[in-house]
Amino acid sequence: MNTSLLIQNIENHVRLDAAEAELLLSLFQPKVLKRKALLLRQGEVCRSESFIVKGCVKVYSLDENGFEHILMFGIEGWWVGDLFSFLTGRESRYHIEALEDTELLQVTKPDLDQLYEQVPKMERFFRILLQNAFIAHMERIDQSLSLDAAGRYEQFIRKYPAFGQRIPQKQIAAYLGITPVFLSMLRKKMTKG
Amino acid sequence: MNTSLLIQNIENHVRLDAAEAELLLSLFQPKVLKRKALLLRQGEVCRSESFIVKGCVKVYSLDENGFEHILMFGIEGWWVGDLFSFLTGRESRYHIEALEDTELLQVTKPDLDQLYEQVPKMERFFRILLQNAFIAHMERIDQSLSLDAAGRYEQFIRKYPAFGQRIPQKQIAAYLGITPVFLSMLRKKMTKG
DNA sequence: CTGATTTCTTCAACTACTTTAATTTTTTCG
DNA sequence: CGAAAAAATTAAAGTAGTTGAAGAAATCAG
Repeated sequence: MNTSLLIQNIENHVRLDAAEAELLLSLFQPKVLKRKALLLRQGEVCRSESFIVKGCVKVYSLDENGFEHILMFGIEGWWVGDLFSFLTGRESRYHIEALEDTELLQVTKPDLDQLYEQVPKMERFFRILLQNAFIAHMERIDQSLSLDAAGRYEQFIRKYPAFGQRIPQKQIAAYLGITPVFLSMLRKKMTKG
Repeated sequence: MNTSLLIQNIENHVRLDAAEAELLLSLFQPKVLKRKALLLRQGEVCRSESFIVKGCVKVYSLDENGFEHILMFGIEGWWVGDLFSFLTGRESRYHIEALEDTELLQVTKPDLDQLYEQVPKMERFFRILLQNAFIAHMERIDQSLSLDAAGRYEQFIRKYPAFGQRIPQKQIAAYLGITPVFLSMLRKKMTKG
């Protein structure tokens, strides 16, 4: 598995020497998921945080009518997991599923704690990760209050152009909080206008 | 100003001895806000995190049409601020305004950093605070995707019963993402049903 | 490659929510 | 307290988004 993407990703925020990088990689386990396989199930505890080396996943909840509501997508170079469940050890409310065949590098909580001990600057890295997730969620709440469906779709495409190509519209609709039918209508209007 | 509420709040998560409590209080500055006064303005950097001793505030954005979208409320015993701006030193996207005459205890970033040095377990406390905020936001996104306006209102009242009594309906509507007119209709239906 | 499955599109009828505007009720603050 | 301002209610007309159903297009798995 291509581990250099993980190192690169971390080095966007903190610098690692060769020994640190080696130790770090020794604490991450590769994992492969077939399309449609589950990485996490509602009610389980999320034992690892996963770095996506290749592929694509969705984090979602299921309501009582069986409808999916997508909280986030992840592709190469993103981190995925239920941070809440991972940090507190409590049951997750969410499912995580591969949308494509996916390769991950996973770190468990004990191994991450060991990493913090031996490479303290990694605390900084994960703090930044948490901050960024927090900010992204705050923006999303703001947008869900400020924008109509067309505006939210436009922002989504602008912010994540790669996703538009790659993720089925049905899933994008479940992220935006609208029906696939309505998204199809919006897209038609946009190409016309 | 009543500082014991702050100590109590912190002791819900970490235990402080007398000396630590004293040091801690020495780093917090009291601040009083008249109703309608601003604690933070969009475009400013959020220099302090504030603990609410008494009163009530709202955190909101203004869209291009001048409509308010409320991201959170805070009352006695809550922390308020723009954590993103506070942590990164970048401009805030939000306004914070007092809904009632309000008393705060504020800590600046340098003073908080000093506190971390001298009372390391305070890092734990603020990490828990960040985690809780993160979880709350995640749940809110999930609800905005899963529930209609009636469901969101019901959940809001269940989760924050105190707010229902205290905060004008207009503001609650701006939090739920609906118009005050529609909220009024929902309430009428609920008392009937 | 092929049949089976999933996804996308289109349409028409429907519902949740908004807008505007007028009236009443509550709150504010001098 | 009392005048003025802000908030809440009601009703009617309008719009954004849903639902269900059916066919076309794309994708998947053997």
